[in-house]
Amino acid sequence: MVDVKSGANPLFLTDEELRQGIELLFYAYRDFTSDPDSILRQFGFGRAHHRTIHFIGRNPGISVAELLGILRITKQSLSRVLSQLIERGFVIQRQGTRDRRQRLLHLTPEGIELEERVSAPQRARVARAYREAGGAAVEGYRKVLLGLINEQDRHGVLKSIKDE
Amino acid sequence: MVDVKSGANPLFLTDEELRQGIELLFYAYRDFTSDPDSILRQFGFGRAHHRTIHFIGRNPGISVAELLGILRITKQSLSRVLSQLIERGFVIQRQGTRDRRQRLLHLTPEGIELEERVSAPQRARVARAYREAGGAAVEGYRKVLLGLINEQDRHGVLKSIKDE
DNA sequence: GATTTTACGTCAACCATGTTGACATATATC
DNA sequence: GATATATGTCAACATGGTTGACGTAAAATC
Repeated sequence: MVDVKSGANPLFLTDEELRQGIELLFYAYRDFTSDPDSILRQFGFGRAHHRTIHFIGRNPGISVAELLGILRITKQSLSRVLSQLIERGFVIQRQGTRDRRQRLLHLTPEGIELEERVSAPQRARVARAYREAGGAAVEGYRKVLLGLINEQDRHGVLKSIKDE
Repeated sequence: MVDVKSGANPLFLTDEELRQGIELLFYAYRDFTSDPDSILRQFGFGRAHHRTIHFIGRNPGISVAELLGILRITKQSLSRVLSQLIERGFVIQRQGTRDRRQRLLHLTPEGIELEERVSAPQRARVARAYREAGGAAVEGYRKVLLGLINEQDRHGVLKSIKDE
């Protein structure tokens, strides 16, 4: 069905190998997303809240539109979790100075602390896997995952703090 | 916050690197899971149906309990999609011979065809990423993802057809 | 052989998180 | 001044998860 011997690299890819690559991603994502669940529940939050504070924390001052673009959800869906996070003091909005229609999002000190607590087991999982696999493997991990991402989004993943 | 210079491998892991590793997984999963959506919609199915036929296809004769263990969902949740897949002729159940309480799951020829159609863009995405990254990177990708998976599940990911 | 456990199914209520569509407001841009 | 953009909100609905209760058939145990 899938016959990929062509391409720049003479890599022989069987259907079995491709499906295994798919499954690895499924299992890793399954386990790594479940890590923060117990902590989130203590706050009455879910995974959507986690994703939101993660990306606000990584991109302080991100606009609502940019955040929607990363999460690939609608504003109505984001609104639910974002308004809760704002109401409970984990996120603040500041009116944009260059464009005052924008609501630029920031974590409060409490938001930063929450994000750190919630992501701690995830970071520990990644750290362990990285250490066990070694530097060369980590490089390959990054390279392949980056190649799996839609091309137009790749550059955005690599730069972390942006002021655009 | 995270200071990991210890361990067997002298890998210097910054918080930034760990968070980037987390984001790579998020983005890759986001894009790769969206590939089959348009085809699934033509059948009135969703991602849950896809996961179900994927794992039945990869493990012909899998029991309901085993499938639940892989998907990490409840039988009530599986029941919804599984009964639809059975009713519409993509999956069949056979009573177990060794244990006649079991319902062993198989894809029908139609189910196999559906799974192939639905997974085609995903396999193409993985094949392209693998080819572009090269064999050494693919090895690292596998190694790190395997390390991210809960230890007790790792061996199950590697063996594909099981007769247990 | 009777009892208990296991594998599976089903009903019902509910929850988290996504969607579409319509409409409102403030601000920027033409 | 007219139009476009960034954001917010209301409402209805879809998908796919949960818990809890209960039923049946078959296996396992006493």
